[in-house]
Amino acid sequence: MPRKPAAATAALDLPLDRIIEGDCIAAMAALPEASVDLIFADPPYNLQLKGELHRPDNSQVDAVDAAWDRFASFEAYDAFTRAWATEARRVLKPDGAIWVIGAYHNVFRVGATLQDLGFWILNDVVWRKSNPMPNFRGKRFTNAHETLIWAARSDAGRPVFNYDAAKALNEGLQMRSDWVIPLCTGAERLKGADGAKLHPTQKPEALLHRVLVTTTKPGDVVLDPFFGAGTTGAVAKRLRRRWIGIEREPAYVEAARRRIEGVRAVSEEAASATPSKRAEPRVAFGQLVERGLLRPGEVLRSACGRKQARVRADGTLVCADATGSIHQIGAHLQRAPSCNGWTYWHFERDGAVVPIDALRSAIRAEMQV
Amino acid sequence: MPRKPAAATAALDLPLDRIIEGDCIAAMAALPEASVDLIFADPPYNLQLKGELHRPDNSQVDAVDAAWDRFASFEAYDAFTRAWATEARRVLKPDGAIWVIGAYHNVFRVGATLQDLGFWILNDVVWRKSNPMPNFRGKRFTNAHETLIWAARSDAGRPVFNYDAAKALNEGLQMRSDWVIPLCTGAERLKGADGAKLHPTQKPEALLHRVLVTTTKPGDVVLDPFFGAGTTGAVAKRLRRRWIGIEREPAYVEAARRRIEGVRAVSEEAASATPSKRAEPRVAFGQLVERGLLRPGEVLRSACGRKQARVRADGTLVCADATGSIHQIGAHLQRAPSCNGWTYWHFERDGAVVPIDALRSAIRAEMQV
DNA sequence: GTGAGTTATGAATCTTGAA
DNA sequence: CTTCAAGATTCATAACTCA
Repeated sequence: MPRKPAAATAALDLPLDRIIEGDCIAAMAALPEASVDLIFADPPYNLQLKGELHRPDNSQVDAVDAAWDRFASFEAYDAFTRAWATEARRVLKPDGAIWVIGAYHNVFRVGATLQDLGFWILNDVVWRKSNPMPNFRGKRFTNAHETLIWAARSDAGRPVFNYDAAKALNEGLQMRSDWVIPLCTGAERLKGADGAKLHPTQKPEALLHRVLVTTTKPGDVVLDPFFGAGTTGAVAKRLRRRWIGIEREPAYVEAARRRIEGVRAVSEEAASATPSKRAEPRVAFGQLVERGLLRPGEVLRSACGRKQARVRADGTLVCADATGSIHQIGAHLQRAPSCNGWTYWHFERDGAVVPIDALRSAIRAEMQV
Repeated sequence: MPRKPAAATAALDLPLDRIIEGDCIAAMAALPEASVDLIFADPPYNLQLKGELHRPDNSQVDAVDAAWDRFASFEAYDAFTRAWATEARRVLKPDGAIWVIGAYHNVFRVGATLQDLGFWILNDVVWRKSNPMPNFRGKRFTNAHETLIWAARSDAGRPVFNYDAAKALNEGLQMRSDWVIPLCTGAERLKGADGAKLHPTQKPEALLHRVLVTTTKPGDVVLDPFFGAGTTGAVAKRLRRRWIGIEREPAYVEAARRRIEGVRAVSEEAASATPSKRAEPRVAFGQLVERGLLRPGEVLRSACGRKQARVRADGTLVCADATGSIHQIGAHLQRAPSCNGWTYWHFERDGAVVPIDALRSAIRAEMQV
């Protein structure tokens, strides 16, 4: 891993767990390259609203009309996107990744720009709002979702994905690309002195929770170049990730700072993701033989019992016409391109047929102690 | 409606309810401009698959590897998209609309191109697959959705949207932008002579059903430039829409033709949309007075009873400080920008409080006879 | 305190026809 | 073209009022 030292040095210069007040492009340009693990970006959507909208009860909809959401043209918006995404890519570590959230107004342009810059899209994830605002005039479908793009810095990168944690969050089923999460309302929604919402587009913490639990590790550096009300920082602190926020509006900076001060981090144990199987210590099949858990010469069988091979002292298997690893021989006998030998092969003890993976688990349990 | 005659003339030249075998760009170029009501496009996704993928049981995933899905670069894909979408826009009527379906590999580029060409996005709709293929490698979230873009030919267009039909399809609630529909499997999936699926990306009829019921009227012309297995034609025929398919592969053309021959159209009544309130004949408030359903001088009240006004012989209302239509006086008394007087005002008969809209309904019922 | 009823509100590209 | 006016249109949730 030739990158470790560089990253470690860079980390010294990082303004961790702080909000940088200023323009995100300039602020990112001042950060060292290859220093950040994950970026979460919630850029302006460029909504292009015309006129006012009233509900059927004649109350007025409080729309997004901030200056920061207005762009002169698609070209201007694209140029802005290219500029910030280029800097974002520069500060990402090689195995880093980015999340960008958007709606149909902007997300297609953002996605295409990310691809053009060399980002490699891993998933688009749909945030399905359980309580969206209806379409009051009945002219379209209720706009009930927003889209997140999850992309690696490049197609060569290997970004963090806590598969088992994601599965656990989804009650034991693989997590899908559509997430049902309510809007940010009630006590979670930051209010100004006048009691009105402080920020027009504050994101729910549940969304960031899912992003950070599934695609970062504790201690990872998470950068949010459009920090706004600071949801990314609040959730990162709670989950024991390091964070950097960039925000232009002093009012948002101040509110986010106070908000994050009030957040307490969970315990280290709670912050650690469900351990991934891949991250568990490797065990060589030969260790089972070395430790006497399997005898050289012992016969292993497939689950159905139709295929068999014999264990050799060096931890290889031998069958009628080949010799090799548990994986190779399993694949060979099935005429399959590959095979997980740990789950394919079984042995017999006291009349019961047991997968050899049970022995690997036993060794790992010992290693934990 | 100055466009009617032109469209009617053009329709004479249209190859309706037929499949054109050939390249979609050339074929669309041969169609008259402003002649089509709706386009449904399922272009190649440019999947960029590398190598083979196997399930945990070692069976091979039958991936999309057709030549028509391969492009040399994003630039080549964009040029292709621009070419077909430009022709598509030309053949659309001014109030026409387009649906395009895609996945994260291509949909961002397609959406941005549509916007660049002047299409006006109305919604992005998420097709949530109830039975997606899992992610076998456990490296990403299960890719459980595809995205459809619904766009008007321009921001000045007024595309068909059968709001009430959509609401009815969704059990009386506004239809949202996320649709749960299963993959096309089982008997619906066309099979080749070898029993294998005929087309790698055949779309479910339920998807087209929803698209056509909500955004076309019976008799509308629906064009599908990437006809494939002909789902658009099959559903259009069933729902009594006219259709045009364009497809390059002779095998698909032949299969789609046979498939559509076997489809029977539903009855005219079944094909008609839930009637919209906007489409009902206009009734002037004055007619209620003329017919003696309300007496000049009679008092009307708001539902809560707090506001009131008096009916005049000419069909206007008068309150303490203003005179005007039922809508104007309702808005005035509420200090609201507008008001639907038909539902706001109530009168009393035999002790019951009745909205004046009940009288309008009675008149409309008479007009039917 | 409790429950029923009322009001407020959320990233919104949100009308149509006649004159 | 523009202007004017008719009139069609909302779901989930939280907070508040009041009996």
